[in-house]
Amino acid sequence: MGQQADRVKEREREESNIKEGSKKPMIQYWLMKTEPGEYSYEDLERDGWTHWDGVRNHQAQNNMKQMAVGDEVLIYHSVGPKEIVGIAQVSKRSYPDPTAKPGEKWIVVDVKPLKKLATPVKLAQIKATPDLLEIPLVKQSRLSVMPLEKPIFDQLVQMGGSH
DNA sequence: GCCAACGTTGGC
DNA sequence: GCCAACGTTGGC
Repeated sequence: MGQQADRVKEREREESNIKEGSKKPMIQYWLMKTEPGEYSYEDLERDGWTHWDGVRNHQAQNNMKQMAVGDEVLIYHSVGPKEIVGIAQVSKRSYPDPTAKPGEKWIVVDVKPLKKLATPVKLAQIKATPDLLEIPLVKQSRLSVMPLEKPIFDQLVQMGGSH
């Protein structure tokens, strides 16, 4: 199901890059969920970087495959207070997940912390904002890695008190 | 290749 | 904490 749709999306992105007339691909924007008990944004700040392992859903994996170095990623804590807590940046494009069992084809990307949000953006806040009701976090609540359009990303960052 | 059974996630 | 939704696995 997903592969053809992914190819279409990829082509659309390439075309939009050409339209922008930039040689470098545009920065893409994403959101990734984590359970803070497993790995929190604070852990990422402490470590300096990490490989984002353990993603075991094909749609989420496809999204990670499309990430490029420099892409910006909102980090969302999915248990405890459900909220976006910080911004990370992709520091290495996809490569095999070191935690995968032999024969499995899962991949990871590396991310590093960019900025902690001054005020975490709660899921309830997002759901109370009409502009944000269509984002995958709300519409496709089980997806753990998802793309965000730049205006949405910017709006969320602004809600978090960072610029 | 279909579908029942099962496991996991998230809404309420 | 229950259950619906979704995804995966395995039997046929």
